[in-house]
This record gives sequence, structure tokens and C-alpha cells, in this order.
Amino acid sequence: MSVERGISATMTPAEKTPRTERGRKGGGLLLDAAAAEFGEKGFHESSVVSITQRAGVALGSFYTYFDSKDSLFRALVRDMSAQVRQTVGPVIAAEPDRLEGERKGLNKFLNFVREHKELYRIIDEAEFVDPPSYRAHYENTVNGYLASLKEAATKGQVRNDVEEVHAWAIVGMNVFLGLRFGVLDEDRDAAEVATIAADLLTNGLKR
Amino acid sequence: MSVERGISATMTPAEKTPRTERGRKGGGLLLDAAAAEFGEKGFHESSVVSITQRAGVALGSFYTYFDSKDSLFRALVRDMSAQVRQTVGPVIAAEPDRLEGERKGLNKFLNFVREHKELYRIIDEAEFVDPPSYRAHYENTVNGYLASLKEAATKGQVRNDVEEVHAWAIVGMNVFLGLRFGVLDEDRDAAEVATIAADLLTNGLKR
DNA sequence: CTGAAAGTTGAACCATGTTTCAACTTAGTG
DNA sequence: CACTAAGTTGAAACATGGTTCAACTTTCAG
Repeated sequence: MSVERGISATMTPAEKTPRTERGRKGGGLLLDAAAAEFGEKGFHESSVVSITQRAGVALGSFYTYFDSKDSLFRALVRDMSAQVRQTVGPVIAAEPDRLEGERKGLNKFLNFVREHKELYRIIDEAEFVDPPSYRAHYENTVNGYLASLKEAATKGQVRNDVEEVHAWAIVGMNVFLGLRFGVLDEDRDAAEVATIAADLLTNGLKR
Repeated sequence: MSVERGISATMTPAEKTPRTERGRKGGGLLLDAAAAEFGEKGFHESSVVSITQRAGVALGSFYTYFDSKDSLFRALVRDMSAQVRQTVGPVIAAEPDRLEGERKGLNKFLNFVREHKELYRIIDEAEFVDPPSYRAHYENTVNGYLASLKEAATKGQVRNDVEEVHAWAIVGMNVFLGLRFGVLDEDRDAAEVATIAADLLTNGLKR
């Protein structure tokens, strides 16, 4: 569940950029601890005290890295949001056929979610803690989807009336499949779920 | 935005059932105030004080109706959850053709959401405040969907391999369309959105 | 080596907000 | 017309937890 990325490097400049190596370590520890803590308990049940304890750092140190608990959370949301798109996007893009790309992308997404169960709690809680980031997350995701679908339409791979409604519908589909088959339960094979969903998306529900 | 249903009558027994007419009124006032407050500010930003003020009731009275702030919230989640299903379910069921029912159902749902913007914040926040209710809400919704799809399959109206994955995908689609075209913005005609989505669902994305 | 900048520490400060409670008012019953 | 149960009231008790700060330690450039 712990995030392996080189946080300090990848992170959106948290708020207070560390100037030394020692500082970089402390910030990273806090970020990881926070991701785990928020993922387990949610924003309001998590306390700065317990985050610092988990990170093995004194309470006061927290404020050399972040302006506030909110600011830490915002940094985390932006990071997770970017991570998903950076993980799934390339998989879709690499596949010449968009509909086959959809299957592979969903499969990748399901596996990502299973390894980052904290994703949903963090993004979902942004609706309350940081609404602009929440909205931005989905708008970014949908816009990426829409662009790639329109691109595919010009190649005749999908219907050419694709528009925003379709993009939101597909993203919603994927998010819920991730919730059910990634977070809530792992009782189904990810690849199989992806295949079924992609087939539904390709051919529709009609007989 | 205020909810017009006869709360005291429809409500899941809140926690402390009022014994007299006077009591029933106070409870209803609090429920309405809470729905509005939670919808606007979310659970944690809402305070019992401000809910009672909004309801025009003294702080202490709150605890003659509910055991705690949490308990009030739980009652609200169960109520909203039931309301959605009771609103949309019949519309789908009334239509002989399931796919046409899907269109009408989504249309109804979008309009419901527009009149009850608090729905999303309340259900979404249940993920943190009352996880069992959150899970129950979606499982109930999906199970209803799945049953009705299987029924339609026996009549040859939809593909007959319909299963849980399909149901979650469709529910997710609808939830996100509600979010985008009901809550976040109302810049599109609800009926048009429903038509586009239903067509996607019926025929799929392929050319 | 040394001094200043960066980072660390945790107790204390402070704000917020839930819950309790004892005195009070209202409504309905015998 | 009591009398009692239901409901009302808001001040005070209580709990929680974010943020500040002044003393201390580490790092590193000159």
C-alpha cells in the first residue's frame, strides 16, 4: 500500500520546498504517512499528531513542510490524480485500436486501484476538503478521454458522434468498476472484468 | 431544495420516535434542516448548533430526537438512498421495453438530482461517516438493476449474458452523468443527455 | 573550525463543536 | 382542574485536535 514513487522529486511543490537533503527525507516520510493515514481513516479522522507519529517525526516538524493539514491533503490529491492519469493514459495511447486500448486501460486501472486502495478515499474526500481539485480531477480525466475518443473517431475506430456525454459515461463506468472490483472486493479476475466491460462498451446492451 | 416528502411518515425510525404531534414537527424540522446543511457544507463543516438554528429549535432539543450527529446522518443516508430508488425504479419498471426504460429512468434521475443537489454530498460522504450504508446504497441499487436486466434478457430485449459487471458499469455511468449534468452544471438538456447515453448503452461505441 | 541557516522538538495555546443536564413550558388525560 | 409525560431550553462541561513557539540539534559553506 505504501507508495514507492520518489515523492520529493515527483511531487507538486508541497508548500514549503525543503532546501537540504535532510529536509527532503522528512517531507517524504510525512507524505507517505499521510497517504496511508488518509487512505485508512479519511481526512477528518486522521490527525496531524498521528501522521507525524506514523512518520516518526515530531509534531512541530510538520509545519516546516506544510502550511496546514489542508495543504498537505491538497498536495496529495493533486499527486494521486496525476499518478492515475500517468499510469493509465500511456497504456491506452500505446494501443493502435482504441477499443482494445479501452480494455487494456481498464485492466491497468483495476490493478492500479488494487495496489492503491487509498486512491478512492483521497479523491472522494476531495469533494469536501478541496472541491476545486475534485472537479479538476474529473474534468482532466474526462477531457483526456474525450480527446482520445475523437482522435479514434477520425480513424473510424469508434462512432464519430462521440462527445462529452460519452466521455463522462465511460469514465463513470470505469470508476465504478474500480470501486467494486478493485476496492470493495477482489473476487473477480481483473482481466475478465475488463474484457466484459470493454465488450459492453463496444457492442452495447442490445441483443 | 427543501424536501417535500412527509418525513416523519416516510422516515426510517430515526432513533427516538416522537410520541406526540408536537414532537413529530420538531423532528421533521431538524431532518429538513440537516439535509440542507449537510448538502451545502458536508458533514464535518455542519454543526449541530447551526442545524438547530436553521430548524429554529434549541440546541438541547436535538438530543430528544437523535442520539448523536452521526445517528442523524445515518438516518438521512438511508432516507435519501430509498428516495432515489423509489423515484427512478418505477419509471424503469413501467416501460415495457427495458432499453427505452433506461432512457426514461436516466432522464428521471437527472431531474431528481437537479432538484436534490444534496443527494451526492450526502451519499458520497457516507463513504467516510457510515461506510456500511454507503456500500449498502450501491449494492441495493446495483442488485435492483441486475434483476431488472436479467428479466429483460428473458424477454430478448437485451443481451442474455448480463451480469454483475454490466450492472455496476451502468450504475456508474448514470451516477457520473448525474454528477456532471445534474450537480456540477446544468448546461445541457436532461432529456438530450439521457437519449445520448441510452443510445451509447444500447448500441455501443463501435462505428 | 565556526557561525548561521535549516531542521527538530513537544508542551502549551487556542478554537471549535458535541453532548449533558436541571429548570422550565406545553399538551393531553382522568 | 390537576397532574404527568413529552418536549424545550441554553449554559456549561467536556473532548478533540490544529497551530504556535522558543529552546535545541544538525548540517554545511567559508
